[in-house]
Amino acid sequence: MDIREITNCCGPVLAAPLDEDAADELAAAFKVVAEPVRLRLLSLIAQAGEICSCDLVLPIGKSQPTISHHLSVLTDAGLVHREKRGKWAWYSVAPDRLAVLRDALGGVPAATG
Amino acid sequence: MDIREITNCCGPVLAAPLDEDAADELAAAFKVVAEPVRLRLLSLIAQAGEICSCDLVLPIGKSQPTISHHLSVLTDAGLVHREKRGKWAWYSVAPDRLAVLRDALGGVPAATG
DNA sequence: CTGACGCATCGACACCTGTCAATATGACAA
DNA sequence: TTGTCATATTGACAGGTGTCGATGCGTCAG
Repeated sequence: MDIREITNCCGPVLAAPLDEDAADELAAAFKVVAEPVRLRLLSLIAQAGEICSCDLVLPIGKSQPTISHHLSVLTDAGLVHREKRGKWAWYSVAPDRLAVLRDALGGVPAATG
Repeated sequence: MDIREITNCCGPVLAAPLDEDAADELAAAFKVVAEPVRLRLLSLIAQAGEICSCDLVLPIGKSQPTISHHLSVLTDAGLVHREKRGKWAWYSVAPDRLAVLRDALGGVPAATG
């Protein structure tokens, strides 16, 4: 395999020098999805389209503060949207942010439209 | 945004139920790239095509054991190949493994040639 | 206002991991 | 064999983080 094949098909990680600051930023983004509970939360939210926080505690099998913590991490990272309605908090996915991580790994831009 | 748009374009994380074991496995894979030094190593190796370990210590700015440790993590994860030639260890990238992570985030399969 | 409920935050703990100095391992040179 | 060099491994430490019980904050019902 020639290096040219890589630089042709791939994103920032394999094509650009990736200075220290960029590496820190990208690594922080990956840390968010490098956690099994957060991955399962993402999966549950995506499947439901929109789901109440109260319906996430039982399927995951962790305490309510733990779920709340992970949902905050996902929200701060921009991977999910939070909308409070009365007493309940409704969550939905933000696919655009996942695309950023995917592209960093060398993906061709997905046709999300 | 409708859920059908997501399941049409996206991979395991957003489309499948993602049970506990699968989440653990996927999270472990993401942890490997969720580290700035390893991302920079990947970048340096990819740009060089093939590079000696001795040429990685100085650009990263960490100690030799630290670089060796991260290279082992990358190698164990299958993201880079290690080939010993005499006293030196030469590293090259394994793009296929990056594609696995990318697809998990919902990418369309990249045309890798 | 008062109580109940959903959710977020706090404090504390255990575990994991990135880091380096010291050392071991393996290969080449003389 | 002996010495030197490149790399891997070990041991130890510090910082980060996932986890939960307890508590605080808003919201709704009565």
